[in-house]
Amino acid sequence: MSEPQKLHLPRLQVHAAYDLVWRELEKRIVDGTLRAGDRLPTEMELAERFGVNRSTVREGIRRLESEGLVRRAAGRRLVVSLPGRSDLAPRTSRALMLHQVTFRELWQVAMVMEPLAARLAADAATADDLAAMARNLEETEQALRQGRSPARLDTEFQNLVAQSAKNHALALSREPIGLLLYPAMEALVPLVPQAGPRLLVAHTHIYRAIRDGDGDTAFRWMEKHVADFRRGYELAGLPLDAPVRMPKSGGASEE
Amino acid sequence: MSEPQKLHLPRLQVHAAYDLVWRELEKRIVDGTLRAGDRLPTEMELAERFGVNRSTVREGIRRLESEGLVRRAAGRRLVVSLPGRSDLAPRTSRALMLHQVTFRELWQVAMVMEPLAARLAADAATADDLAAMARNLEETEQALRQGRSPARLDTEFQNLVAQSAKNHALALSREPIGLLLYPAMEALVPLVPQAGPRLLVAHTHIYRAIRDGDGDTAFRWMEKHVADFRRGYELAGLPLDAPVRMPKSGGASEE
DNA sequence: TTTGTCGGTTTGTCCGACAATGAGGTTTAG
DNA sequence: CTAAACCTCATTGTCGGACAAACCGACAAA
Repeated sequence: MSEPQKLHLPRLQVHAAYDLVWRELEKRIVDGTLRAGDRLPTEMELAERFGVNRSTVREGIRRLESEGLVRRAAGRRLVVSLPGRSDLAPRTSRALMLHQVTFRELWQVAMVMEPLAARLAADAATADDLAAMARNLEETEQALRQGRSPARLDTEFQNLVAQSAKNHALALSREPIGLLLYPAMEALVPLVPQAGPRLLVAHTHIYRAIRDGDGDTAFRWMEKHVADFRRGYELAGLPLDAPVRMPKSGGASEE
Repeated sequence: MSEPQKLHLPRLQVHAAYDLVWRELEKRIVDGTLRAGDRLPTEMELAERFGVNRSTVREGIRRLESEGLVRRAAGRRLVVSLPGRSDLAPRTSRALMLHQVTFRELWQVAMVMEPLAARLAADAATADDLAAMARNLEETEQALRQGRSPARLDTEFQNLVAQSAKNHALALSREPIGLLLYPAMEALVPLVPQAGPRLLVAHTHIYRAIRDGDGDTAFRWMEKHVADFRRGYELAGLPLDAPVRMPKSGGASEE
């Protein structure tokens, strides 16, 4: 008697009503039926339309909120929204942290992304972008003169470069990494005295290359800068392969 | 009488009780008090502990669900979980699509990320990784011989390389982009007959370089491969700067 | 060992009530 | 005429309670 053939059945997916509400609304938002800025129909309208209780609708809506597909602008009425970096980047950072991502892992990715950002910025930066970078340079110089940490300004400069690159995919991919690298910069700067002046030099070259539309130079200087960052981390005796910690809130976040 | 000084007060952030439930539970999960795999306390327990109604607890829990911080393993009881790629990557893809990301934007980032993945894979790939890649090569060869599209296999190969890189940050950053590039490959392959054989050649070289621990060669071949992808796209007369569309579900997703 | 049954617990859904909040319209005062 | 004050009503937030459905674990029977 041979063994009976194993019958592999997928687990039955029975969806709660609140999940069905969520999915239906999600679909309407994604397919454009409900557009960004539109008010979501009222809970009672949705309850009637879906043939469920208002509580069930509310539960479905709560799921949409966490996805950034609805949000409150002013007042209490929810409006449809498009999830963006502010929804996704902190979540991604947090997921990386929970999975114990290391400085080395983050740095490896930054080492290819930041130079790309610099190169793209050389082609795409607007006058406003350049002005913001110039301002950041001034502030960095001032912070250094006054013996203050340039860590926040460094992160801000990187963010400004990335914004100037005008590439959605890049912006979304790099921001979580930037968020997680900020505490590293903060930790390193007091331990490595030459870090501050070196970063100002690098920023200045990067800024000038971007201003002049010189993508190659911007790329090269950004590469040097990110490589320096790692060297500084090592010089500071900080652990490349230990899990990074989450930035304290308000630290490096944009917006 | 001079005008009274304008008093700029930030808008008061009054959080609904369900938001407070959500935040508190989120905090407990992030700080490790509630650990992955643990059952979430029952709704009634939480209601008692937080001093709110059970409905309010449920609404807070719904927010956690969308974040992947709780999920259902088997049965109805929720367990604590760590959000991973399967939570974040489709969301990120979708956000990019909603923001009308273009092939060019995606390709620019892939052009730096995929070669990085290949280089890292050359150091980090396990025997299982290599076996999976080898299997994919065989299947690709077969698909080409039978006149079938290798698009899915191409995406799978890229995914295998990225997994072999053993870098959390890279995995999370690149997957959304891979998801969105899959329809491009699918569209291109029937229009450019040499695309199939060329990708098999590239994959073979990449695979061998990774197997032999030759990071530079892996990097270079992956660069060529991704550059080829764009050339193919252009040859096919597909629009670099039009927004990409979402892959049909089941297409390119892992897991 | 496997299947069936039972009891208890938990989750899902519904209903209804009331308070708080915000938006829009109207009235009043300068 | 305009801005501020006031009012009304609709909507959201929260609560309590009820009941059905689903699940789990324990135990007995085959």
